[in-house]
Amino acid sequence: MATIYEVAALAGVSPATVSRVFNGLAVSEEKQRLVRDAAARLAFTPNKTARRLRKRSSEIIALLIPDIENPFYTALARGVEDRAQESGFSVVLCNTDDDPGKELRYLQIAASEQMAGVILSPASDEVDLGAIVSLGRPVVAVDRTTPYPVDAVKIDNRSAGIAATKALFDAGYRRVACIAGPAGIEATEDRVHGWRQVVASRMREGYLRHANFRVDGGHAAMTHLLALDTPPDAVVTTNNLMAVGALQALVEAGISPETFGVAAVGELPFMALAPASVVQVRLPARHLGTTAATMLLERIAGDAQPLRTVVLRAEVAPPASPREEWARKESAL
Amino acid sequence: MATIYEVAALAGVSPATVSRVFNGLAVSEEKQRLVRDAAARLAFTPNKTARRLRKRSSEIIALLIPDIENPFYTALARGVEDRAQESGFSVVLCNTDDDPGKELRYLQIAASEQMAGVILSPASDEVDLGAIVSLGRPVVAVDRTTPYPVDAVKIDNRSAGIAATKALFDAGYRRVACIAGPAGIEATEDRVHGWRQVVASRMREGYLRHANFRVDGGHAAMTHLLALDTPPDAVVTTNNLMAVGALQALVEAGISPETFGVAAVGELPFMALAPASVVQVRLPARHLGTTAATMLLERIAGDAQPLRTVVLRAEVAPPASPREEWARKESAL
DNA sequence: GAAGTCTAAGAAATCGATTTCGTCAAGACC
DNA sequence: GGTCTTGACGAAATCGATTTCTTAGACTTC
Repeated sequence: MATIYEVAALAGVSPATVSRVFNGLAVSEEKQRLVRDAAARLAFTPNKTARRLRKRSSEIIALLIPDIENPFYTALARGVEDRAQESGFSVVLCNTDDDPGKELRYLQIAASEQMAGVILSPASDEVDLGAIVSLGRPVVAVDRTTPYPVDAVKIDNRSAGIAATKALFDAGYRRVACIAGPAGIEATEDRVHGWRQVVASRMREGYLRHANFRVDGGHAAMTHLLALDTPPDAVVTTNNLMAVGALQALVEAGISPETFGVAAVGELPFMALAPASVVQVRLPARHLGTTAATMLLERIAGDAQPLRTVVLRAEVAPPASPREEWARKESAL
Repeated sequence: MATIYEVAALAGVSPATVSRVFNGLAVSEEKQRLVRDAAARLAFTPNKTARRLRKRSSEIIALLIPDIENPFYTALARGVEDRAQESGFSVVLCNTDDDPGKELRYLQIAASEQMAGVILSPASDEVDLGAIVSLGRPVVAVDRTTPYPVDAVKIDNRSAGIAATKALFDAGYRRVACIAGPAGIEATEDRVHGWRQVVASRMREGYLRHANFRVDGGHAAMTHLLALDTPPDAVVTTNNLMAVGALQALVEAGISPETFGVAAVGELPFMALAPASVVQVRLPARHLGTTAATMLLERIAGDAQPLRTVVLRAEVAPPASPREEWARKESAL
């Protein structure tokens, strides 16, 4: 790896001039040519570490998500990445596993690596963003919120919960249960509120279950619900993976998803394989990512407007036939 | 962010001593205490950028994968991350989209960010690893291989292809087609060889289709196959997502997956939703990741043994009932 | 033509760690 | 007691860019 000094020596100019050429500062045509020739001959690439040490910032943004194996978050990551690429930024994907310890460790790394900013979906309300924020690094919360004063992009979760539940009532189901994520996460609580609002007086004791956001959690919760004296005849899950688990449990219990209503807030992964009767409330995952990235990049560029919270509306989708489903996905590419 | 100098001043020692304390070098008990107290009081965190500039290397490894939305690769990423964490390394996930341009860009970033090493699944045989390799950075190829002299972890692809095809023959299907990934990628070619070997003389012209590794590719290929004068009665796909696409096409054509044989090299994502009759050859994705990470970390630590290629055997799985399927996943956690 | 204004470009400081080199004192050895 | 090790630790160099100063010309302006 050639350095700026070697280039300078070969070009017969000072290192400062080489730096200026590569940063687009005023340098005469003549010397620019000399420098570029020398750089090309030496296959010079500026050392980003040195640059970062001096500038005290890099062109890297950290993205902290709770579960890299959940398609919702990979789609979100996609969105962030696309937007970042456009501006010449790289994205470092960090998987927190919803573990506050891992989350904290990644936040420290982001700080000590002088990353330009952070986009995160907090593992809990207790995230300590103090260090990052006081360092002046911009932070954007996505999908979930935090008590810290940072920009946020979220989904209209209550409406999403209402929409999912209503769809089941409209289809004639009456004993509609709810499988929610862990208590204490605002996004899932809001969806539960939506469910509760629709279900209201009709709600039966014990029809609400908390699970762990993953397939096994949805499976266990559904199994419990089916074992009740008066089991529900339909269920709403507050995320995509728990719906998969619930469907598994139904299949195992010999219950056809056509007779038992299932609605999910979120899009079932690889939908083509799912029973067409499942109600899905589509969440704009990718869009969430691009929006968050756009906001973060604006802050990085120095935008100082007051804090913003953008709320994206979920699109209520009727059960689609695979054919339509496929066509929709195609056009989205 | 406090610096080593401020800590030194507060502790009444030289910056060198502070550095020594944090790197476990010989320092008297007395001064160690002074330094640690001062550091704690200032909430000192060493600046990794400065450290990296001096040491000319970091504790970060780059992982380049072709498709972050494919569960096979996220599972692989998981494996890499788990192993890296254990050794105090962080993983930067880079999504190449099978685009040589993006891949090259990420490789350059890895070099200029002085990352400790690279694990990649090359987008094509034309990857230019020259720069990284000549820099002395270790590289491990995973899932796919490259002509460069680097360590590799791959799957016994031909056997996997054979197993998938055989299972269909054993189930009584005779006109077994194959949907393969893009030509020129060794992993998929090998699986096709496996298919060809079993199918042999029985093979019909036109039963081999190349597609793009994604759901839409599998869908298009399957649609073409069904439109043939003598359509096949079963199909092998060389990856997981193309199988999903193929199943979509079957459903659309009104063909039940029970009557038309489907086998996939790879595990169908969120299997519980897939028809139980689909044959899957399980690929040890996560294991691939941990193995690659282990090899890379050994190289980073200075291991200079001759190049190694580890071949992992795929496990042939009979169509499983959802119940068994679920039990298996549970126990794997 | 003298004073004032720009501009290009080199010298040198700077970012914050690590590491080499020396120094000094304590203990080992003959 | 004098020489040799050995070990702790400070001074200063180093990593490779960016960013002040500075300075020397070129160009205005009255």
